[in-house]
Amino acid sequence: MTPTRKGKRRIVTLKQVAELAGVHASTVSRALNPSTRSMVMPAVVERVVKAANNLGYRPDPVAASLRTGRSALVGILVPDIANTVFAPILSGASERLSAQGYSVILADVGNDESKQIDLVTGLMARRVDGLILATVSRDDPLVAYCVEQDLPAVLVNRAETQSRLSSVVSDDTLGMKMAVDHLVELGHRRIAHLAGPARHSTGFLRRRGFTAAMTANGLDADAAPCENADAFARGAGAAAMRQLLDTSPDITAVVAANDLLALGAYDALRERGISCPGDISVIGHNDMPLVDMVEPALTTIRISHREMGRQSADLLQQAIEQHDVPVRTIVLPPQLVVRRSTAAPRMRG
Amino acid sequence: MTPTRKGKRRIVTLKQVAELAGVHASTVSRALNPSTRSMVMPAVVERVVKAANNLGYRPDPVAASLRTGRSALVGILVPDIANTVFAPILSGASERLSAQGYSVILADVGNDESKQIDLVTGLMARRVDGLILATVSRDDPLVAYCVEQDLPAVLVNRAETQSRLSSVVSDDTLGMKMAVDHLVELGHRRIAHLAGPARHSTGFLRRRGFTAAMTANGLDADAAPCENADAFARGAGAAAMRQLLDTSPDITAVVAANDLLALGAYDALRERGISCPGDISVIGHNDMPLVDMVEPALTTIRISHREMGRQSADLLQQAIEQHDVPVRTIVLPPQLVVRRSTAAPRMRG
DNA sequence: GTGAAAGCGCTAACAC
DNA sequence: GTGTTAGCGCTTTCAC
Repeated sequence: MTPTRKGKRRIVTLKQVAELAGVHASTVSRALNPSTRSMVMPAVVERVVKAANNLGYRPDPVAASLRTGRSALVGILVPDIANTVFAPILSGASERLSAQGYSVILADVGNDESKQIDLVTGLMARRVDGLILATVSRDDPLVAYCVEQDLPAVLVNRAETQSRLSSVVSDDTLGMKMAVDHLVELGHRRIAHLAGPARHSTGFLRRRGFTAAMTANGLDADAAPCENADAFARGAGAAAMRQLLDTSPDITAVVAANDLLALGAYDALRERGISCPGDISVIGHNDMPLVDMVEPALTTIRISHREMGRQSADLLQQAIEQHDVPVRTIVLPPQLVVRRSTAAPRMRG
Repeated sequence: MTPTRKGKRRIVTLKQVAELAGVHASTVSRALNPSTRSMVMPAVVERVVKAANNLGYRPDPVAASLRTGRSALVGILVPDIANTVFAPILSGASERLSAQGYSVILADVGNDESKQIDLVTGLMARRVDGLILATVSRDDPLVAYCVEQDLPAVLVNRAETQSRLSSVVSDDTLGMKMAVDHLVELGHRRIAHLAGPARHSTGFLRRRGFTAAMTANGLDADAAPCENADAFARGAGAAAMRQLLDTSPDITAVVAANDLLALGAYDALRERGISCPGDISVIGHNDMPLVDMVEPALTTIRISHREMGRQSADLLQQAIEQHDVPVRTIVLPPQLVVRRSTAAPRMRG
């Protein structure tokens, strides 16, 4: 009959508190809920609170959730927790969310993009109040799904082409401009781009930012060598860099779409005995942990992922609590961090 | 009256499926639940399943949870998601857990150890079926609390002194032996230890393992210099290493209790113009991402954190599903990874 | 301002 | 093997 698995866990219900306080259960509910507390006389509130404390009453969120349809639960979808870019985002978001009274259901999506919608359906069944999506591609059916289902959701780190949901991203255009400007100031002219996957906004926008920055510096962007990596991964970066070296051996600098790609480029350079920054300068993007310790210490564009996480949590809270908040895109400014992987180009005979 | 926030989300209930299938709701419940399906005639099951599919029925986990006391939810407590050690643990655990049908509630505890019990109380209110704890200290009140509350829980990465809960850890003793043996083989005799916080099993056990390994190699363990870092962090490692260099300038090698500490040691060495491995060899522990790229590439003891995560999920599943599983400790074997930070000691005048 | 009553969607005795 | 019934613990109309 009793569904509790173990004898030890006693559950104190509203009704018991009500009895002790000498009021009806519904009054207890009102007295204990901050947003309805004003309906109850202060003296009664006090009596109820005291009774609740005496009994060690803990409201049952499951029962409340069944009744209200809300859950104080937020789902966060990440493509890969082990990726050092997403961990700080998650950390920032969960910090802020728990301060706001939400718990986090974490879903590590992996590469199973097809399963994402099912996953979200499952989260909706659990009555999550909203979603933070760090997984979306530039044109992701998941976004349409959330909009359609009227499920509050915000994007973080990546954005989609149509802005149907609020998002928090870094200013990729500005970041690339900082990177290219830095190299041009050092004297570079033959600058290549190691691009990331174009299906993600980060890959796409950084590539476009690279082109724009080259043009702005009076360089022929169309002629600039560019190689696409299939993934934001070290191996993919190495492969793309090898291609680049085969095709355009005369480059003096390369702007990578992220740090992992840059590190892959290091691998390719090392294989061929090409020195960095002596022969070729390399610049990354993200400033992930430890890139200051690699050899040579990586010059890169710093993004505050943790802050992105925090802001996405704030945005989501608004989307949940107010009904019609307009879509907003928060663009965080990146920062150039100069280390040892960039230097003036070597004079050529 | 209706508690659903938005008009769009239609909820299909058991009752509706029952009507369409021409049976009672409880029959639908039985037919759809694998573990009670056998009570229902195959023909009826089929009819019910078809009706459910037609209607797009999704069982409501919240309602089920209220009734059963279970939730298919597992809480994972980590001290710091952004720490590259815990991300793969989380990744491995969540991978396995979601395959088993559980969702993960992630709690980033931070340093608020005092808040842990409250946090767990909150998770219990949400009816989590069990907990994976990556946070515990060697003598953690949280363990007693879980045992007392009869809440299934397993420890991962760290263990407690009394083994009241199952755990998955790396063989720290063996790991330290591998480290010391490696250095001794290279010819080192004056080996120091950069110890981690003794309140965590990793710090404590690795220190003890260091001592044991020194003794096993015929070296005077008591005389071996040892400095405690307050935290497993790069800054703390640097500070401890400076101490070590002040106190015992004649050491030729240092065994760090983890990679972050070893990297901190690099910082201290660099400050003083001491070369690694030329003057002093350094060995880490964990083999976290990118330590192969630092300069010099770090020799370390590899631990498969992802595998630890997976196994902890398996252990937890057993603890949840069977009532009286004995406490088990799974000890994973580490692996020596030799890179460039260790070398034969320089000859001394 | 407070009590009464209904019911969120499901499962598990208990009948038959 | 299936229907009936009774809640799980809470919130929120609706009365007064």
